[in-house]
Amino acid sequence: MDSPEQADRIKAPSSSTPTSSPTVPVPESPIFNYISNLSPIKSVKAARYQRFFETHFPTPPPVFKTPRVDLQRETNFLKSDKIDEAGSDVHGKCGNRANAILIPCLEKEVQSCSPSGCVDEYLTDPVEVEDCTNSAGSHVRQPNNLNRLLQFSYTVPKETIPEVNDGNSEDCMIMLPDQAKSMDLIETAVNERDTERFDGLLELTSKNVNDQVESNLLLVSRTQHYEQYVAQISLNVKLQNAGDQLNQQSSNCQFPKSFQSVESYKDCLENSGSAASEGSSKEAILQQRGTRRHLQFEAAMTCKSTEEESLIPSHVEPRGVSNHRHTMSSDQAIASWTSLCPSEFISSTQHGGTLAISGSFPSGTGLHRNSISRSLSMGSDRVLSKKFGGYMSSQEEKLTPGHGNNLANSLNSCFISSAAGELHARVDSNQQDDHGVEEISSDIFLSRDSMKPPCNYLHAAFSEQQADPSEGGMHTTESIDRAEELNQMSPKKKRKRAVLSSESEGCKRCNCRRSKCLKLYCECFAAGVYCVDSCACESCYNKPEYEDTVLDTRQQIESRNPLAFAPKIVKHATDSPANVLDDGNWTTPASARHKRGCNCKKSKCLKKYCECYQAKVGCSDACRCEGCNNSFGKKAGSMYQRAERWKNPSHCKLDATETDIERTEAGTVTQFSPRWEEFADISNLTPLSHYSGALAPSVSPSTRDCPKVSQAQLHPGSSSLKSSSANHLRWHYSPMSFTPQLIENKEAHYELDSENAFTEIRSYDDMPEMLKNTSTPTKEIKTCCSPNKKRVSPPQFPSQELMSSSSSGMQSVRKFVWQTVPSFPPLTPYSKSNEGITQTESDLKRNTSDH
DNA sequence: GAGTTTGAAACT
DNA sequence: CAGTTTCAAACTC
Repeated sequence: MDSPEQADRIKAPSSSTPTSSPTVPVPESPIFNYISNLSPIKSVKAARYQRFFETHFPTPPPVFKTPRVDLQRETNFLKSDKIDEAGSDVHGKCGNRANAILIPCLEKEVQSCSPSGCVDEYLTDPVEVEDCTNSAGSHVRQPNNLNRLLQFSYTVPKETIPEVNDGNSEDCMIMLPDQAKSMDLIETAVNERDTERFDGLLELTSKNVNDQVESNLLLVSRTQHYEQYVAQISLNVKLQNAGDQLNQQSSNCQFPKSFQSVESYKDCLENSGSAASEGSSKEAILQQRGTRRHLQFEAAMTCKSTEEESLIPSHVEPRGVSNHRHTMSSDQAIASWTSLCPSEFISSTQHGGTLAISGSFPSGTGLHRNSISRSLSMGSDRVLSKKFGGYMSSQEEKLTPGHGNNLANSLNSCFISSAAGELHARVDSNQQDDHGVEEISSDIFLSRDSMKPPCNYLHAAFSEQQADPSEGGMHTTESIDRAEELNQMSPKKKRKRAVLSSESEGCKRCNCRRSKCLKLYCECFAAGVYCVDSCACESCYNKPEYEDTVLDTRQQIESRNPLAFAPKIVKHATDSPANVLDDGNWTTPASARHKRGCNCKKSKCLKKYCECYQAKVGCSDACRCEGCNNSFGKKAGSMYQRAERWKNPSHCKLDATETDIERTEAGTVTQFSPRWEEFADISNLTPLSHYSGALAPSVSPSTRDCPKVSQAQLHPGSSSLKSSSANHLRWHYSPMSFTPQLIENKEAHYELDSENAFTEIRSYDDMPEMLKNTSTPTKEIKTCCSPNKKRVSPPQFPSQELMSSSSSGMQSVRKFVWQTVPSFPPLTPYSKSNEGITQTESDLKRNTSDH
């Protein structure tokens, strides 16, 4: 049943271009945008504005902690910008200065980045951590404040003590004049190449910042603690990096955040300034987020783009080394996306057309997946076009030039998989040829079982490409014929065909009749893809020609539920590795869970009516099913009971023996650790994206043999990325894998240690109190993941009560940070990986002996 | 292939 | 927020 509103929407696109939708008055002035952002109510217009940059990359799922943060961030930025304006020439003066510093810096990075080093270096970009946290939500402003802190430190006269208050009294950040001074001194030291002085100042400054952070920690909520903590890490890493670079006698110091931020902002202004005067600054502001990160990737991209102009020139460039390098770089970006808490996905062009991809990939939310690959394959210049945010039709997809679009396809696969909750960034030397595509394609198939929708037509596209590599994904005569044939089919025939094809290919086509494929009922729409010819839908509006309708509807739905398009199946980064069968096939990770859980009443979770069962994951506490008999894992006891188990390790072990092993329908032994479950339940932060069956091929045999191998070894960003030939990528600790909120309690620590990526944590006691408890992020998740107050919120542990913001942990914060940061980003991944392995092995031993 | 059942999504 | 309706997939016959 169509509301008039919807009818309007549906009418609109048929006669409108994406930019001329009648439903869009679009007062896109910066002021309007600013005002809109100030309002807690998200206006449609504001949302529409998002489209260009974010509509398709907005709100991340649980991983992503807090949905709908981007606007907030924009707001923050605008606010800070406002203040900046008071200081007059921040962008001019500082931008220029930073320009001189930063660009050479990038050049330097480019020069220094080896094909291997590049990837590692940028994969572990600390900025990601920061951005990650930045995206964490309206109540999490500390990182922004830190940004401002640094910016102000640099730009604001030291006599002033600017107070940045976002309106939340808890959120105020008072700048220390000392910091401004320090920054100036540091800069001087840099200019004079006075390493010693620089180091000293650096230390001082960072200490100041630490103090600042600590003092602010007293003011802010627990959630903010965590964010600050991450920001602190980010800052520290930056400072370290800055120091390192100076020590390497680089005349181009990668300065701390202030430089990057200011420069980024300036870049944004410059980039967008030529385009349109009105709204350009707004866009610049929007871009700023991405730009900052993109600075990291950009270098990597530029690394190989000395030969190429755009990121995705694979259709131009023959296969070969350069292509390979290309792939590495771009996939590296993907890898970073995979490892980030995907809250944003910004793409922009910079520096000679080099496509710089920045931001993390949101695993689907807000992004119509088809669009990305197209955007990427269109080349840099087009990325910023309106179409960037557009869906991609199946036809267009199939027509994506190239065969050499391996990369694009690779990206596709990554994205699409990601959309499904899996993110497979495969960097393999094989990828330079079609073999790479096949691998990726197979990755998709691996993930298909649990996430059918996203494979949708992508599957078909890949199949076609695989079937006829010489055509390289171009429309073959056959496929055209087939499309025509499909078009001429009666709905009934189509329906039948859809059923058959879904049966034979494992991918679904929708059969919608009344929803016009503009509701979540539609699998295609829900999966973020356009309907394809093989769909049997009627009155379908989920097509490229109705882009506006689709996007509007999508936004509408997202406004109701920001996570509506998020992957339903999530899996925590610290979950156990996927289970492996004897024959080497990988099963659904035992810890993968349905994000919101099922609500089955009659099917006992034994039929595909059950979303959990359908996704081949066990039911969790999030489920409210009755008489659950899910063969992939029954709903466990109450969270409280399991929390009790946590508190009593002996019970935990007992329980583990009872519940760890469950038999799947296929007779597969599925490891079911209560620990995993708990984590998944506590914070479904990470969509399945992180590793999954798809990474199996890149997991070393030894790893496979160790079901309880450390998470560090199996980190998605790492294993999926690294190929057998890319040892240097072995271990990648993503910020997400590091999420400290997973530490539940002291008793559990060592087991966690053995199974999760916390081997870098020296000792539990070194952790700040706030990190020992999970409630902070849990709370955050609760807020953000359940905009509808539906069952998205993970249960909270009783221990949350203990979470009173204790200042006793402050010292630990710094201690922890300083100890941990160095190992956080594997600047020397190989050695780090060795370390990780060693540690993991020892943990494994300990764990084994414990058992 | 028609009809029924089921549970998610949407609506009130 | 709970109850109801709508919807499309899953299932049955």
